[in-house]
Amino acid sequence: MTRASSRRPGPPTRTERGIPEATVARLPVYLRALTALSDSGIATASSEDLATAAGVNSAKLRKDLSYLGSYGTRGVGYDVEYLRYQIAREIGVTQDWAVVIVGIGNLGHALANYSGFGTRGFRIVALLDADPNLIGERIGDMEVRDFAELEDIVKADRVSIGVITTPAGPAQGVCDRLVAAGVTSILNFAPVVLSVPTGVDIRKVDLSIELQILAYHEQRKSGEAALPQVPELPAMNGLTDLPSVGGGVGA
Amino acid sequence: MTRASSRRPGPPTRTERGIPEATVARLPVYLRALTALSDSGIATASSEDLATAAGVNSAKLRKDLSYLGSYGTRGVGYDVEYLRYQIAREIGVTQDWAVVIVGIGNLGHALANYSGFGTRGFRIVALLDADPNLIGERIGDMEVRDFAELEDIVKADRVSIGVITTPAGPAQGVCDRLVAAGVTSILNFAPVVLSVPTGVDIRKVDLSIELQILAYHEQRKSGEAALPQVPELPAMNGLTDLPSVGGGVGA
DNA sequence: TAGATTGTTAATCGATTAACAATC
DNA sequence: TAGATTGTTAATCGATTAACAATC
Repeated sequence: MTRASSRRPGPPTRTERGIPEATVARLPVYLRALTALSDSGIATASSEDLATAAGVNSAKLRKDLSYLGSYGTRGVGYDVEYLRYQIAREIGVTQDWAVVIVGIGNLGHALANYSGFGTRGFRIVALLDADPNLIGERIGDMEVRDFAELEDIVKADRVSIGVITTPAGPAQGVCDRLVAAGVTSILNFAPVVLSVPTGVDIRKVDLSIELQILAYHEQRKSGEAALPQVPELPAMNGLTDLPSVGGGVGA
Repeated sequence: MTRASSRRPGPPTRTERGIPEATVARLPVYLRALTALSDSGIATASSEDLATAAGVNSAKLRKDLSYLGSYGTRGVGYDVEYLRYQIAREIGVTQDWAVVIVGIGNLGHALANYSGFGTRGFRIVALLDADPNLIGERIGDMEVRDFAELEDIVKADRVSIGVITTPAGPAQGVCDRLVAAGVTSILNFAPVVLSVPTGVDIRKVDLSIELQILAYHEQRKSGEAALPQVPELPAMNGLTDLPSVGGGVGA
C-alpha cells in the first residue's frame, strides 16, 4: 500500500491520516456503551467506567478518544450525552444511511427483520432478490423487490451501503452490480472473497471463520475435556467449501 | 496481559507462543481458498496464486504458512490437497466440534438452517430457547429444546462451543450458564459486551458495528454523491441501543 | 544449468500500554 | 488546596512488507 508522501515519525496525526483503523473499529463499541450508560441514567463517566462498559482498558480508551478531540474534563470524566453525540457525529450516524439488502434467504430474512438495523444510523430502503418466488413477499413492513430494480433504487434513495446475503456463487456478480450502480460500501456475508475497485470499502462477516478461530484455540486448551468428537454417523458434511446462505439472486 | 517470562527480541516463535493471532484469523481464509482451488481441479498453487484467491499479498501468506512448517516446494509451489489438510489439522477442524445455538429468534433460525455450519468442522447438536412457544418447533432435521436441558446436552455431547443469538438482555445470563455447564468457547451475536472467566474464549459478531465502520469511511469519501440522507419521515428509529435479535431465552 | 518460487530476515509500520504532567 | 482524572508521551509490542538467499 502506498502511503502519503512525507511522514515524519511518530503516531498518526488526525489531519494527515484520519483516525487509526483500530480506533475506528472501537468507536461504535464506545457509542453503544455510552448509550447503555445513558439509558441507566448516568450523566458522567470516567474513562475507567467507560472502558469497563466497553470491555477495553482505560488507557486505550483515552488514547482513542484523544483522536476525536478533548471532550473530557480532568478530575471529572466525560459527559455521557455530549461524548455520545461527538462519537456519533465522528462515525457519521447522526443522520441515516440508506441500505439495500441483496439475497433474501434465511440470513437476508433475519437481517430484514432485525430491528437493530433500524436503530439510528441506518435505514433499509429495499430488500432485493432475483428469485421470482421471493419477489413480492412481505417481510415486516417491506416487500421483496426485483434485483433488476437495483439501479433505480440506488439512484432514487441515494443508497451508498449494500449488504450481500446471497450464496457464494452469485456474490461477485451482485457486488459488481452494486458498485456499478454507485454503492461505495459493502457488507458481505457470502463466504467468498469479493474484489472491488479502489474507493469502494468492503467488510466481511463470516460465521464459519469465526467458529474456526474459536476451534483453533479450543484445540490448544490442554487435553481431555475439550477434545472434538469424531462423528458417530457417516459424515453428512462434505469436504466442500461453505455452501449457500441466503436466497437465489442470480443463481 | 502478562507475557511468558523470558522473551528474547524478534518475532514470536511457534513453540513459545503458538501462531500469532493475526495469522490464526487468516488460516480459515486460506483453507477456504484451497478448497475452492481444489474444487476447480487445481493440484498445485504458488503463494501468489493462493494469496490472490485469499485476498492477501503473497509475502504475508508465505510468512503465515511458515508458522505451520515448510509445506511448499521451492520453484514449484504448494500441493493444494496436502496444504489444505495441514491447515485443517492446525486449526483443528479435521474432526467435528459440537455446537449449541441458544436463542432461536430470526437469527438463530437462520443459523440453524445454515448449511455452512454443517460443513466440515462443526456439528450443531442442539437448538435451545427458554420460550415455551418455540420449544418443540422443528427446524430442518432438528427440534428446538428447552434451555433448561443445557447442562445435560453439554455433558452428553461434549459441547465446547456455544453460539448466543439471544437479545442483549439475557445474553450475559446465558453466557454464564454456558460457562458453568463447561462450554469454553463462545460466539456472541448479541449486541452486548459479555464477560467470561479466564480460559474461556469469546468472539463477537456485530452487524451494526460493521455498518458503522463502513459509515465512518463513507462519510469521509469526498462530498456530494455519498452524503447520508436526513430521514423524510418522522424517525421511527429510536436513539436507544441496538434492540434484540433472536428469541426469548430468559427474557 | 536456468528459471521459478519458497522460507526467512530485517526494516518498517501501526497498535497497545504504563506512566505522569497538566489541570479540573 | 488536595484529590481525581484527563490527555499525551514514550516505550514496547505485534504485524506487515520487501527483499533475497536457499533450493527445487
